[in-house]
Parts: sequence; C-alpha cells; structure tokens
Amino acid sequence: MNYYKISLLNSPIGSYTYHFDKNIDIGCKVSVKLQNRETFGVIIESCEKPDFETSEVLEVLDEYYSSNQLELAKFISSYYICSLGDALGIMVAFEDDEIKNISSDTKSYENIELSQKQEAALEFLKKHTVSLLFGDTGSGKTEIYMKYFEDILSQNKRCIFLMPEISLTPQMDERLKKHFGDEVVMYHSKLTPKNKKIALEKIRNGEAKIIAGPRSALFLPIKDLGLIVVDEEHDDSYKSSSRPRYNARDISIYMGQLYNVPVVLGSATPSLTSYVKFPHVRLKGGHFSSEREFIYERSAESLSPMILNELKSILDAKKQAIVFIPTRANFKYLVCNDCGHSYECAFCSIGLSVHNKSNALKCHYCNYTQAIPQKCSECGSTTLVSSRLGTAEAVKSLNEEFTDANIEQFDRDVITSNTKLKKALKRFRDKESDILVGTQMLSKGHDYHGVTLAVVLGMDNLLNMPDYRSREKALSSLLQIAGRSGRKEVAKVLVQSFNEEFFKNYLDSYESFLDEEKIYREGLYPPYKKLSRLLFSHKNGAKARESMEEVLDSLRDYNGIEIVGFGKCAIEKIANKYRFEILLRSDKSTDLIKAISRCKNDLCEVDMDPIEFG
DNA sequence: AGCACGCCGACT
DNA sequence: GTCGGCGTGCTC
Repeated sequence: MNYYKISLLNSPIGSYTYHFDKNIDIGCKVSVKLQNRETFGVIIESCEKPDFETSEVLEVLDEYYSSNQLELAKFISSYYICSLGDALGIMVAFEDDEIKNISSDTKSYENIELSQKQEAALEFLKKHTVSLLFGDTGSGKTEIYMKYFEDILSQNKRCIFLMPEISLTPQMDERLKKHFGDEVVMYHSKLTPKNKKIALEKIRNGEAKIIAGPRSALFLPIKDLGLIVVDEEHDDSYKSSSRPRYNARDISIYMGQLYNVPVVLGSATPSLTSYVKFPHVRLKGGHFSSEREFIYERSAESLSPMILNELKSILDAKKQAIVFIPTRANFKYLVCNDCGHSYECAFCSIGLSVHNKSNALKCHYCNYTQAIPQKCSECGSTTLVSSRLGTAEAVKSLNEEFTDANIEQFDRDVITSNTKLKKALKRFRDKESDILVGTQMLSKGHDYHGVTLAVVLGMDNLLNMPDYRSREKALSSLLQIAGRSGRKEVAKVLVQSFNEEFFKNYLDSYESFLDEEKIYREGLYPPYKKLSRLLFSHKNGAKARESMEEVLDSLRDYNGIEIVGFGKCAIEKIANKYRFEILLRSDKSTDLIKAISRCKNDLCEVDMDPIEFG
C-alpha cells in the first residue's frame, strides 16, 4: 500500500495522509474523503504508513500541477503565510492532453514601426531579466510590448500579459486581437463557463500564445513560458484582498526567476518600490506631442463657478470633457444639522452613502441598504445635510446646468458589465455624449481622443488618507487622469485642491517625486522596510481583542521585528465583525515570516506587504 | 473552510 | 417533547 501527504485545495488545514493501492505521481490532483464530504487534493509527497488510520484516495484525476506550480505554491504558502492548499487553490492544473504543435513557422504580422527611442527601450528590456518600462501615457509602451511578444512567439514560447482589472480595457483587447488574432487569449473570472472552457483548452493545448488577463492569469497551465509583462504595474488591483493576499506584481518577479524568463513592468507612474528595485528605461512625451495646461483652484470640493465656466466653454466649442471624482453615489455622508447624528451602517462602522436614484442609504462595504429618512431618527429635525460630492450628484447638477448636453456617469454603479463599458465608451467616442463623470474607472487605460478638459476633484481626500502611499496614490491618479486627455490637442486640466504646491512640483517629472519620496520612506516604509499587518476579526469584539493580545505577547519575544502599532482597526467593524490589527515592520521579510508563522493563532489573518489600512 | 456535535430557547 | 439557532472543535 502507498501512503501520500495530500494538500486539500482551498482548505486552511495542512496536508493529510491518505493511502492508495497504486502509485500516484507527485502533483496529481485527486479526490478524497474528508469527514463526510468529498474534496479535492494534491499529492505532495509519498510517506511511510502513519500510526493512525488513513482513508483511501477516492479517485486519481487526469489533472496535475507541474513541479514549477508546486514550487510556486510552496513559496506563496511560506511568504504569505497560508496553507499549501490555499496557495494551490489559486492555480489551474494541467491536463494530460496533447499539445498541438501548431506551426512554429513564423506568422507574419502587420509591421509595427518603432521610433528610435522605442527601439532603444526594447533593447534595454531585452538585456535585463527584470526591468521597468517607465513611459509617459502615449509614449508607446504597448507597441514595445507587442514587438517583444512577436520576438518571444517566434521562439515558439508563450507570453503572460497582466493587466489591472477584469475586462476594464476593451481597447487593449481589441488592439492585441487586431495584431495577433487568435494567438491572444483573454482569461478572467467574468467569462461564461463555456468561454472559460474554450479559453482554457487553448491555453492547455498551446494555441494561446499571449495569455492576457488580471492577476489570476499568472496561474494558468501555460507551457513554454517566455515572458511576463505586467502593465500598469503600480495598480493596486494586483494585490489580492483575500487569502492568500498575494501581490501578482511581486509573484511575477519570483516566477521570472523560477521559469528563467524575463519580466517587464510597465507604467507611466511606477511604484516607488519598482523604481528603487529594478533598472528602468525612461520614455518621455507622447506621440501627439501634446501640451497640457494645469489650472488649480484652491477650494473645497464643489462644482464651482470656475469649473462650470470651463465646462461651458468646452460644450460651446463642441468639445468633450471628463470629470474625475473619487466618490460614488450622490454623497458619501448624511448628517443631522441639529443634533449632529450621522448615519452609519448597522453592521459596519462606516458612513452610509446617499443614493438618490434608489432613494437609499447604502453601505459600500457590506451592501446594507435602508431608505433615506425624511427626518432625523434621533432628534426629529428635518435638516439632514449630505456631504462629500459623488459622481451621481455631479451628473445631476451638470444636467441641470447644461440642459442640452449629454452627461454620463462612469463608475461601477452604472458600468456594471463589459457591454455597458464598451457602449459608454463608444457613445463618447462617437460624440453622442459630451461629459463623462467618473471614479478611478475613468483613468484605467482608455483613450479619449476628443477630450480637451479634465476636471479633477477630491484629490485632497486621496492625499489625506492615513496611508504611507497617499502621496504616491494621489499624484499618480492625477497624472493618469491628466494623461487621458489632450491626446490630440492642447488640453486643460483643472485641479481642485488646497495642495497646489505638492502637485505642481512634480507634474512634469514623476521621477523627481519618486526621488524625494525615497527620503520620506527611508527607514520607515517600503521599499526600505518590510511591513506586515495582522488582522483579527470576530463577531465578538472581546474575542478578537484577546486573540490580538495573545499574538502580540508572543511577538514581543522576537528580535528583528518592530511592533509599529496595534489596537482597533480604523474601520472598527465590518459586516458585524469587530476588527483589531497589529502592524509589524522589519528589515527582512524572513524575520517577519518566522515570527508570524510561530505566533499566529486561528483568528489571525496575515497581510504581507499590505496596501490597505482601513 | 466545512461540517458534526452539542447545548439552550421556542413552538406543534 | 423536537426543531433549529450558533458556539466549539475536528477533519487523514
């Protein structure tokens, strides 16, 4: 009889021992019985007969995880401190199907003309195992990627092309498909089961040469990998916010070493971390040699007369504008003007957002919804005031102001599907709509050729977030939005902020910002220090606190780690669970990992290299 | 993570 | 009496 240590997929428990009469290869996916249910597991190693009773493996499937996948999973499980089963759970297994050897004869593509600068940049990327393509919006990063892809494809190898958000970039999709045809396969969670199956089959049999998608595209059954490109590498959506809380950008670097393939990170506003760690090549200026005029308005957030004036002249000239506001709904808060009572979610310590269209107060964390009250539930006063302008309200006001214009809301309350996204973008491109009012979604990789005015609100809210990256986040947001406009002609960017000095200093040179930010981070924050955040959440607040204190006590015995702070989270309660945290800092991630894996208890959730501090 | 087991309050 | 709430603890 053979005995095997088996990791249970998507289970937090460690590996268990099962037996089987025949030999099973390491990495095979099997089904096993656990308590009363059937679950999937992966053969990790064979072992001696243990001194307890074992169950039999129910079935050996024809799926398997490659040795590279197993090694990657082991790395993820140790670095992000999760079970091997959790790490393997984010991966898609290989199948024993035949690899179609589709003509390795070089397909001919429409020629991409690279400028000399682009050519030089490509040469730079090819010379380094990990490199950063630091190129302004419109400087032609995509052409460089595509040329690099052609090169890898001609060696009959595959490319992974990571993009920030699920299908948020139909333009990128079209562009790649136009050039590479069905050699490009998009893979993301929103695919229908049928399309998912088709995509996976192409990936498994090798027909897919460029596998494009969000962070999960990193873990697909790809053979003969030749290159990983991480576009918009600064984007926060590369960090997973559920277990395992991995960062796909960092995993890409690890995979580059594991698979011995080059990794290219690309961004117009690279993260300080990548800028410090990897050699970069700088591409300045856009194709359209456009200029942008930045205008500042020192004012609290509102659609001020100045903004309305600017928008009016754009509309009069039959041109287009985008308006950025980092807040959804009509307003973020509702407060009684008489007694000061503010409306909070019943289950989260978060203000409820005002959604006039559905006459609802909504919690953006747990989706709790209640009707908008007519009078204060505490004192009966009818003077309830809303604050913090949101996209829906801005659209409403602008519609009242400019009755002839077509103004569209562009956020995830309205753009709920890929189709709606494409349609909204098409209407804007065809000039059926004049102004787009949106959140971060506005800045995610779309080109708006006709836009000559970008209005940017709420930057001070971003800048004042209690987050060591708030400056980086605010400045990069502003630059990303500004980069969306004026792709053909001179454009204005109107920024409403009390922090003109900060933004003005760095707009022309993101690298000078990065260089100064280094000084601020030195000795305190990444990339110079490693951070880890331990989260404890439980319905019973006392329990969560006790659990935190227990871990805190044992952490004090470890050298090489610093306890930066502990206590209630900034958001004390989410979905009726009380939340406590410990923030740790160290020079070396190994010291953090060692201490945490020995001290953590079962309520403790580890967030290595955290980027959210709510 | 699931799922059973077990211990209390509410209802035919 | 039993149905079902969820708190606790185990799963090869």
